[in-house]
Amino acid sequence: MPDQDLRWLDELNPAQREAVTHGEGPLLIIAGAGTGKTRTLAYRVAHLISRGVPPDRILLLTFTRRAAEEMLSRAGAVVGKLGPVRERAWGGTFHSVANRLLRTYAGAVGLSPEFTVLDQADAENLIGLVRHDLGLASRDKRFPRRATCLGIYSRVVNGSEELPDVLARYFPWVAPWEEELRTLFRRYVERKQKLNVLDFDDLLLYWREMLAVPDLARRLSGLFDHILVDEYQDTNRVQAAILRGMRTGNSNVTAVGDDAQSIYSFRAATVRNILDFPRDFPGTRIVTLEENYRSTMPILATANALIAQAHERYTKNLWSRRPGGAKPLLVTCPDEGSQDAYVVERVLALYEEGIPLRRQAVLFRAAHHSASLEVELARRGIPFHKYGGLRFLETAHVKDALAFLRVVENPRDELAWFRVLGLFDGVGPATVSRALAHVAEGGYDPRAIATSPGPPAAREELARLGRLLSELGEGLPVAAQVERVRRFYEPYVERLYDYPQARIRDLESLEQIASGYRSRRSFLAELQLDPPSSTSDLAGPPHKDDDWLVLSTIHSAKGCEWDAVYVIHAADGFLPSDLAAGSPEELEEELRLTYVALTRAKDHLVVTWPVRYHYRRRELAGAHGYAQPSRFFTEEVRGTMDRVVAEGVRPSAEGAPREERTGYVDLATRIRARWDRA
DNA sequence: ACTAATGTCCTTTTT
DNA sequence: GGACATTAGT
Repeated sequence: MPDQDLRWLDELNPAQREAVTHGEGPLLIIAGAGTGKTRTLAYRVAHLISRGVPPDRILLLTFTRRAAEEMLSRAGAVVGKLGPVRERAWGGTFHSVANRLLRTYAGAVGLSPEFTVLDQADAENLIGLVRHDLGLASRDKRFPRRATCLGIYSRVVNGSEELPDVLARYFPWVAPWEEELRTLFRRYVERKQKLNVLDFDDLLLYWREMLAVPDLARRLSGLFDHILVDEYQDTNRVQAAILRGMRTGNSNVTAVGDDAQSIYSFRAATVRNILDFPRDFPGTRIVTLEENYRSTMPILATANALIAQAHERYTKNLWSRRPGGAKPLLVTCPDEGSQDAYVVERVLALYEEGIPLRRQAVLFRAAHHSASLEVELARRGIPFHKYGGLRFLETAHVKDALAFLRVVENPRDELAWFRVLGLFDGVGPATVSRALAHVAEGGYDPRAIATSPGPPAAREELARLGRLLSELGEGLPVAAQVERVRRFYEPYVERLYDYPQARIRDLESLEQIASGYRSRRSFLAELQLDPPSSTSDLAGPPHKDDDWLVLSTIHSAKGCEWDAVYVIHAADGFLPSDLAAGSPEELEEELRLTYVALTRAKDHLVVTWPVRYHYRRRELAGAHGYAQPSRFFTEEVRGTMDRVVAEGVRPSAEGAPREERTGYVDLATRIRARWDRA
């Protein structure tokens, strides 16, 4: 062993060292929150490389691409081969690795390598089209909406379950439609194949199916000497099957996870994967990391007290050598406005003490929970970046722009044609159908659109579109292609939207992003698979002086840590979400979600809840109700916290909500609302 | 053939 | 306040 290797090992505790230096064979690392999991994985990669494993024979599967990049660059820094490790090792999500493998092996499984990837919105639209074609939309009894249809489909696929079981268990109100759904799903699959598109679930499914072919399984499995999987508690059964299939040659697989942090069962993730790992991979060595390096002891005391309520639990309590620090605060706020004010004041106070904004984060259950706080931050001129919720790529104008590239890349992509042609006046579903048939007759040459039949008003536009698509097909750099699209599309943005300037700026950002990609194909696919998750990802390399407060859903905060964490809306109905309070299992997951939120904090933890909140639903607008604190903050948990009551905010005449000014409106509305509901 | 207006139901987390 | 179907209008 080289001397260097010994030196890094000194930086690890005994359990971490055992995991890092584990040799051949399966390894399961149970890593509690903040126990140095990232470091352990990164060092293990470094260790493998120092032992002579070529970087390109290591596969690191993570939850986000950013996580993979971070670990690989840390590994590179340790072994002093920064470039080679990051560029040569395979790293990314299951979905992005599937994409890469499928492009290469498409031929072997009868898939055409120029397939395009559908994101969730695309997939919903497509299943909606099929739903409509089957005449399921107009029935006296309401057929589930397209998002629900896709949800059911996805659950069946990812959970490897049977349709009747899925319906009975998760969608009981839809059970009468079983036969129609089965038909819908069959037609949806056929349609995807005809359009040469894969949805997210297909990426995993095709990968798994490839592994079911012995010869292919040997070839794929033979690509890697070691496979490491992070966040294993949040993988689903298809992913577990893939992992098994990828280890036919040897059993050098490392899985890392923490069942107390499993928060993706809505995506068919199952803790069974981590529990069954030793059975799936006989001879597994299990290493448990329990020493927390992140949080102060008072914060861990609160987190431990909270997770103690979990009925099923395998990991132990965390402990820390960081005894100092104040108890976490549980803050009762009169209403949402005072919650905003309280958080902003605390953030600024810590900022004054020297904690930059970016080392502080506000966490919440649902993306819209931060709406009023965002307004307050904007009003005060405090910069922030929000993670989770509606993303850049999901905005209509960006999807439109990408659709131009998609039709060139994959002229069978009906959804993309629909977006592009739908921009023209007088063009609807009927015209798109005919245009598509016309393009198909021309051997799927996208340029054929120029001569497609269409309403007279759109003739000239179709010809111009034909010229644009022809240019795009000429092998220009991707950024230049985006630029051509932007020039073509800008007039439509101005016509279609009220404030076109911001949207046009987004298109310029898109151009910027495109410059980082070698081909249109990789640009399109990777953008779908690893979308920029916040505005900061778009602005290019951040300036040194830039500082902003982080706003994030708890789900998107997974794996992150901050000096100060504020968990807002810790009221029943928000956390746990009342939509997830239906079954004990769902409730338990909400508890773990809360645990994840608390364990993100290093030095300061503040939990707030507003007593009074305003109804947002129209028929009740103006009325208010009273919240209860989150049921997870029991007496035992509160005992570990300092309790604070925040001051109310006197509403200024201008900024005050309507009902504050008019006093008794809420009562009248309530009385009306009672009858509205009947 | 397509669009605009109207009515009804649901409202989470993400690759 | 959005999604989605239906109906009336261009």
